[in-house]
Amino acid sequence: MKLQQLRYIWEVSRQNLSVSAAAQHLFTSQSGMSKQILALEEELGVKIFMRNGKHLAGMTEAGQAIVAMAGEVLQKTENIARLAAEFCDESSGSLVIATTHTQSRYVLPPVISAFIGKYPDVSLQLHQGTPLQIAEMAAKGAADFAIATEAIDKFSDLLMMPCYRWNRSVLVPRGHPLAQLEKLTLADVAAYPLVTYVVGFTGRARLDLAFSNAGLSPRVVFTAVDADVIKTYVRLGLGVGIIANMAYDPLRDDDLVALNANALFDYSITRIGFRRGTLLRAYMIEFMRMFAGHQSAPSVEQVIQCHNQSEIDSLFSDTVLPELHSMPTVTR
Amino acid sequence: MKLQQLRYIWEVSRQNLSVSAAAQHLFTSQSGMSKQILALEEELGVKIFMRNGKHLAGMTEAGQAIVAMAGEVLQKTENIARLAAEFCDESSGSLVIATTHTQSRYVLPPVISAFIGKYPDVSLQLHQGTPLQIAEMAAKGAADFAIATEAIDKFSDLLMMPCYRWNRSVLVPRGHPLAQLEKLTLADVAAYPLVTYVVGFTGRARLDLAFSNAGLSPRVVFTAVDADVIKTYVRLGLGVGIIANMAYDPLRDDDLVALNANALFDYSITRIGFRRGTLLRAYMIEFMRMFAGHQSAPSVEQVIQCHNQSEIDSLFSDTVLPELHSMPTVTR
DNA sequence: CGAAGTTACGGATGCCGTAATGATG
DNA sequence: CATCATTACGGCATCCGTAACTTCG
Repeated sequence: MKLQQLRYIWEVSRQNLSVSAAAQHLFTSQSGMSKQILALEEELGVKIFMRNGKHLAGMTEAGQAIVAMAGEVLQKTENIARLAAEFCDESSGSLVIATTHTQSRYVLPPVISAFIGKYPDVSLQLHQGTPLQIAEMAAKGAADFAIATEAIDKFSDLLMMPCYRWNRSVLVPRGHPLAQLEKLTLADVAAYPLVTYVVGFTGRARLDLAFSNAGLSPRVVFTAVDADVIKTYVRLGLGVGIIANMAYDPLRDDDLVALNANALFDYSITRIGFRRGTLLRAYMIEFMRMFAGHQSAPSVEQVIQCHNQSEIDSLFSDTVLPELHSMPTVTR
Repeated sequence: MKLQQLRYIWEVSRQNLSVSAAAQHLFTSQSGMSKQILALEEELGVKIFMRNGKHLAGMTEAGQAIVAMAGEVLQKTENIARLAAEFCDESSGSLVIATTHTQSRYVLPPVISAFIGKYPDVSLQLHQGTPLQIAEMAAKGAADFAIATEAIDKFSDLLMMPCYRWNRSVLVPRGHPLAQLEKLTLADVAAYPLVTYVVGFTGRARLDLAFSNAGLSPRVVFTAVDADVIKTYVRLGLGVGIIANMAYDPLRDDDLVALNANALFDYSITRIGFRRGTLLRAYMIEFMRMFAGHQSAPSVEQVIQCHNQSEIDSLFSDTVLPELHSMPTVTR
């Protein structure tokens, strides 16, 4: 049994049972992979893949179990490499963060700015995608961290630490009737066409829930993944915007009025997730600490010692997460 | 990074940092190992072993962490092989049990008899040793199970399931004054020279404790690891024997009288332990079930899903373990 | 001087990749 | 007929093991 063989079957199972695709991803030949896979099956005495003539048609029961364990082995070898890198030079390495537009545009800038100030030798990559893509990247090891508000709990391979809570603002052009109201209600808002986030993004689920609980079904005329786009359409008068508080920039958006809507919607919680079982390098832990920002709450050290999500959840059961209001400004 | 390299550093660290010894155990050459270890250190960019000129003089901090993780990797590859074997032929394989004389002579025979009746194709090995050796064998993967009453909790790598409790008999020749007493006390026993187990064996600790708690310090004239030997010396009149209840065979030992001493000593608990993280094959689980014999108690399935000892302990906190009395007889 | 680890070098195994083959939809 | 996995085969890297070397106790 060789590590490459495990890598091969792991990648094949990831690529929907395509040896060709797997070979491309691993920069090798189909032939070589095929041979090694056969050799492994021979050594173990068990077929891992079911074959229809010369096409892979599925995985045997044994194969599923073997591939799952192969994944763990590969993860641990990865951990060994990280461990070595950590002892070799603890301040250099790479950090891959997968996140949504909202985070990278409105929340991460000051964090990242501080991080690269502290770790100038860590090369930083920021990947954007849908919450589902993000979670998958982290779960598969393509990213070190997933940061998102939604859908991040779809992958049981991920451990997630709650970081902060936030709520929404109703965004209207100056002089809009809603801006004159003393107290905003859901019904007031629902009377106008809405412009907000795409389903599955940035707490959209909570937003829909609030309206439906109130028996309202507002007309959503436009959705985007991205508060900047939403603002643009609010400026065009297309409708009333509902965006995350931290996406409102008092300086740049002074032509718009942000009406605090904390009373109308439940808070959403943004979490940072990492793959269960991966070894986190020191600078990664420091990044979590910088991003979380809740000093008084359970420490990051406590979190990374947890082995399943419920332990983390119970750690935070009594914690009131810090709230993110308007857009933070970049320091230094 | 290759699995063999991990195997090499793992074995070297096991063999007290001797490459030569490790090479012998792995049936290869020192030269080859040395080279591979150097290559691994080169690849990882970290020295694993500290060297004094040309002698290995210790492990670096990084090395300790790396070797520990290498052990986990190797264990998981072992699990893959087991998994495959399980799907290939679930009723054949091997089962290595490390245990003490008391277990193999007085407790295991009926269990093993039943086991080989059910799994004739499983090759069975029984290793005997001191409780410490036993625990180490299981912890290092040289044995699948450790069965013992003492010292088995010295290794944190082992998970132990309590199986049964037992107590002691005072063994005297027919006609001995102690046999005439209506009610036996510790003081009565302590008045005679004692013949019993060696320290560290078969609940000897509890035995000493009972006497010292009573303020007694009996004269132990002879100790053995082995109730058969103890009986022999009792027959010689060397002293009064104290042995485990199940070591008394009413048929063969009818020249001796076993005085039940359950009231004098605390119960000891015999446990079966296996290495944390190892995959147990179906017949191994069945063996545990057969050995444990407590049907009503937490199931073996529950136990093997536990990841640390405290979980197991809390599973059994309310359980009254079955008691082993006199020597069981082999059926069929 | 003996024991132990590292370096040198020859041999063989094994892995990889191109090309050909067989099978599938 | 196009795609894909498997087989055939040649080249090359790697790994192993014997032997010489070096260093430490």
